[in-house]
Amino acid sequence: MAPKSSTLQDVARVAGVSTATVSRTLSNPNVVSESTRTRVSEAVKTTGYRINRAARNLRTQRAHSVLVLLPDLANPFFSEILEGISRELSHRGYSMLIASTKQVHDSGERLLDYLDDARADGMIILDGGLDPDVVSMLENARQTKRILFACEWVEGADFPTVRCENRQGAREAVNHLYSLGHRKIAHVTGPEGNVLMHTRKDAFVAQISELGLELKPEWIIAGDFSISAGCAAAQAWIAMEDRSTAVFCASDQLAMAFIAELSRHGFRVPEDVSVMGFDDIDFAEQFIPALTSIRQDRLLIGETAANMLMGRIESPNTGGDEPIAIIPVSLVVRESTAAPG
Amino acid sequence: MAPKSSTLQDVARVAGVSTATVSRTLSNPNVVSESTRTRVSEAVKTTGYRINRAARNLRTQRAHSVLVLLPDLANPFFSEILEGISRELSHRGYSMLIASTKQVHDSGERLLDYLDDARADGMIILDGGLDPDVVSMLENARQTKRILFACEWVEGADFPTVRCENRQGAREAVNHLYSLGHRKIAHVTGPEGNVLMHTRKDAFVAQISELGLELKPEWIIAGDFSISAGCAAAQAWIAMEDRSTAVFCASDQLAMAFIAELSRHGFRVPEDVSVMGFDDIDFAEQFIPALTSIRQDRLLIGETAANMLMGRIESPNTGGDEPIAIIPVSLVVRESTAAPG
DNA sequence: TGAGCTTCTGCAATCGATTACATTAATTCT
DNA sequence: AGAATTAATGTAATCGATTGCAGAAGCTCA
Repeated sequence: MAPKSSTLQDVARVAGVSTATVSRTLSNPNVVSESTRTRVSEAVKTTGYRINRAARNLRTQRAHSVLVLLPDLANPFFSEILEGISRELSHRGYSMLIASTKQVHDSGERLLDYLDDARADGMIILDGGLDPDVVSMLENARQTKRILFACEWVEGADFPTVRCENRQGAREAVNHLYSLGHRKIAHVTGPEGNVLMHTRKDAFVAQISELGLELKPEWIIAGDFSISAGCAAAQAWIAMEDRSTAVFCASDQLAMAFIAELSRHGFRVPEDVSVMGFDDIDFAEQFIPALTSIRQDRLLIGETAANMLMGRIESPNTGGDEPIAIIPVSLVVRESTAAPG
Repeated sequence: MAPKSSTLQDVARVAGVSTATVSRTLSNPNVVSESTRTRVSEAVKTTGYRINRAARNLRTQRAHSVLVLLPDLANPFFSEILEGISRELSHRGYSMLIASTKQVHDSGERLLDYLDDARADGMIILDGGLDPDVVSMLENARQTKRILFACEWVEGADFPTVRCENRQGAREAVNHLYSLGHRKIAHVTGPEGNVLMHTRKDAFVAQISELGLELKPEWIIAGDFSISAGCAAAQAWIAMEDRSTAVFCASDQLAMAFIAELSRHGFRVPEDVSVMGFDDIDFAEQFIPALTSIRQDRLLIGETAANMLMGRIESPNTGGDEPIAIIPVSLVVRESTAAPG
């Protein structure tokens, strides 16, 4: 059978020192003498020693891992954020645990258990649509300092947050369409109750009015981030009395589904109507027509979130920490928008 | 500050029993008497006890978590597999760690450390393109039993594997195109050296010849699973002396990029050429034209992999375990394929 | 009645690393 | 030279749950 892997004791024996010295050599090399340092290093090599994290975690009361909580694992929007988080975490020797809110809820698992049972040192939540009950549990938890929201957030609750410039993005979208010559601009919103939906919609409305444009009520189409909502929105657009010449969708997925449905009904984008999205997911570039969108740097969002959380975990008392990071967005112009016909 | 969370000791004190009894009540309730069982349960409730996993992990020599290794976190193909894995793991009280091979390699982290340092009980690898050095390290590891490949695998190395019926899928693709009336069928392959690429290509060639069809060398277009490869393949197709009337691409992403590039050059799908993919990713349905594809049940792949691994972790000596699971595929016909013009 | 079982519970060692405190050796200072 | 300081290492307690072993209590049966 497999020989047990070696422990600090083994290394200590081989090097002829105490376990304390070995431990120190590993975690704080400059407090031991040059000679023991090399002796220990050699012993580590010959024994093939690997630290036992369970033991370390128990002793140090740290899990050296972070939980990332998604609304839905199967949604590609999040993967790049994960990449960013993971990159930053692994730099610092942390691992990344993943769970989806849906699942956690279904299995009756308590979210806080991750923190309470020493499985994770902190959590990054990518879901602003958490149950209010859950949110208030989080707020009252002992570990509030170690919870952070990214991308989405919960209005009213004050957790530190990393988010992109949603307002700015929506305004740029409107400006882009305006500068192409559009004066009748519609908006397909995200899901009711979602913070991003509200932020983007409000900014959209504000910018429309700032430009002095008309905004018919039917030009605000209620949707959500799903594919089917995009199809429904397209039908709503088709049924309009007075159709807008441009449509700003609250997400790329929505925009693509919107365009797809339109095309099934014989409309062409951008000839018949300009359509743009939000997010700039990988696929936007590949879509036909290539999608004009507002780009979120998802890698950066992930990295920033991880960074911020680690800071709070590793030095919990550094007070003046800015609890909000805002990541800039940028307009990416492609083929789905053009001057009105 | 935060009151420390309570421990077994606290529960024991409140219930008036020893820690041993509490522990037993929790893990093996039927060995303790009814009366103490209820007493302990109450004490658990009043103290708000949560088990400390670090302590349990140390004592039991289990991490109660599994590492999933991806080639690339930002690739949406994998998300649904993750969902499947995660679902199965959380049922059993395990957590899911995620890392990408790229990252692990970049950061000089040893892959086996996850197993050696008691961070994970096993790993599911979704990347068949691992460095041969790494693979042989894995083969010689103490923990070989706890490593499993899913989707992709490494030719020659014998790790347990979960994969889909790649050969069958490729044959069905050819048959589908054949039954539509196509006689000149091309194939855009995956990346050189990739097992999926070879398996699918070989099956494609075999089925073509079984049907007695001609296969010009230029009809095998070397690609990889990237978007740019799809574009390049489209240019190759356009440049062909004798163009095929149908193209079977080794992945959906490839097929979509292929179609996109074609459309930029004025070709229409399926009017000018039928195109199909492999995988049936979420977006295939939404693409224009909606993509005909070979569907892999990625959720099932994930669940199966997790199940198999857990079995091997929890009862390492159950010998006769079938070390390969094959997940069926199915043809999904949509709009991107039609009878030749 | 008391030997032999069963059932339930407690004692205490254990997993492997960290770290406060004590100890020893070496160096500096007056 | 002897006191005081510094540097390097060792001793042993500790983190919190699990579990082999043993003891106590209750039962059965001859």
